Amino acid sequence: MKFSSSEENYIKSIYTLQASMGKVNTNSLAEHLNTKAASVTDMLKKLKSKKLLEYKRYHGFKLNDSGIKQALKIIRRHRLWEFFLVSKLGMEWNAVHAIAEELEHVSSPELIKKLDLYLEQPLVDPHGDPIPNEHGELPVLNQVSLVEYPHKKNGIVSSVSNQSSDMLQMLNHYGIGIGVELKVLKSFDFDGSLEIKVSKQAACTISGLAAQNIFVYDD
Amino acid sequence: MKFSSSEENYIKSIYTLQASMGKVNTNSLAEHLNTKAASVTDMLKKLKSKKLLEYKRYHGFKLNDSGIKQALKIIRRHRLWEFFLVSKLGMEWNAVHAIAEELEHVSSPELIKKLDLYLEQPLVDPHGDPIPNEHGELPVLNQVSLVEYPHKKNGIVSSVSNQSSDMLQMLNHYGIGIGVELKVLKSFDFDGSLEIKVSKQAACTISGLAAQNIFVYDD
DNA sequence: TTTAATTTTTAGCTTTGACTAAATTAATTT
DNA sequence: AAATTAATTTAGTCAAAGCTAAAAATTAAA
Repeated sequence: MKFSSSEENYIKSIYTLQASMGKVNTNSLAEHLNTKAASVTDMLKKLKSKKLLEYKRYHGFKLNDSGIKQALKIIRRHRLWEFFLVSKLGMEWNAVHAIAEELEHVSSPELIKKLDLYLEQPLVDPHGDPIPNEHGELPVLNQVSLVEYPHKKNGIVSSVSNQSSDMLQMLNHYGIGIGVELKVLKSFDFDGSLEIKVSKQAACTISGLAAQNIFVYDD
Repeated sequence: MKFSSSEENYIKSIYTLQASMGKVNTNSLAEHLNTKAASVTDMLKKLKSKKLLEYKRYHGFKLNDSGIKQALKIIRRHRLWEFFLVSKLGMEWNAVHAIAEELEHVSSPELIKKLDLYLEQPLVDPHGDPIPNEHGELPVLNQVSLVEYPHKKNGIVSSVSNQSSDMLQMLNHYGIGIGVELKVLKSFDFDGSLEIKVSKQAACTISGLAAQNIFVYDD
């Protein structure tokens, strides 16, 4: 079944919200999509009629299996394009989201299959988010926020949850990026800041806020 | 100025038609776009109000300089994507048009600039059609149909005007593709067929119809 | 040059997706 | 338990882009 760009954006947003909140409500979806609650209600009816949604009026909603499958397809397209834009075209990872937002709606299965092979079947996008495979399965990443990571243990940066350009700038300054090895040397309870060692560089200190947004997995 | 996908499709079609016919009329544009004359009239009004079109009702129309500039931007995007799909993803050149038709509407100047550099600034797309540069200038290709090409002179295949899969299949069989060297050995006035030699292969014969669709330039 | 045929435009209707304002249902307080 | 507040839905509009059918303008033919 084919979906309009608008429908796809709703599906994607619902997926994201229900991943963290279980069930989704009208207002939060409206906010997430930068639209109004009334518009959301309209679209919910349509998605329900297309059998993507469990929805009883006034009582929240969530994607059913079919909806989730579709969401993962869209997310797969989005993240593959992000990977392409960064790894092949050399764009900054904070600039690619908006463009991938458009590219993700180009729905040719053949295109996506070939793109995936061309990129050598990446598991994560440039922000470290997992890329669903062609069967809609997400690779399991056992990543932990730097804040919770044991001291003196080598970890690999797997993702960064804040994608602002301010964050990017700071990470660049510290030499931190997806795939980079680092370890925590010390933590300061006073303000949550951490002393860390990034690959072979001299030790440095990052704020608690920064640490919360950096995720690593075991080396 | 930003344009909708629909507006862009109209602009592109008008450009194509006016390139061969000077002025365009409502019915031929409707046919070209697979739509109805009434819809065309509506869009013409809109494009006129956006100052892309010279249009007096009942008397045909054509793009003005501003419209032509916009058309070339869209064509540039389309052909760069076609080049990408064939040269990087390894798709067949008869399959890429439909996909490029969607990709061409993703309008990020940064994306197109980077894509162009990544592809090493190609001059022609996989069908041999010239790619406008970033200033909207078309590279001049002095290509001639094989039918008119002098005998015994080495030529390089520059484009193929029929993009059907039947044509592709036949060309593959003869080892003919964009960039391939060949020469005409003999022509038969009876049916217009040509005996040709493709690179270092043994001589073979192609029909007049095939020859009309193959374009070459001097080696 | 009047009539006939063709082309183009207008008028009015449809769908998609969004919006505002009003009404309804649910949740919270008192 | 009634009243207030908050969330959600309905009703009615709007713009984009398409369509059909009818009207108008142009072109061709008699």
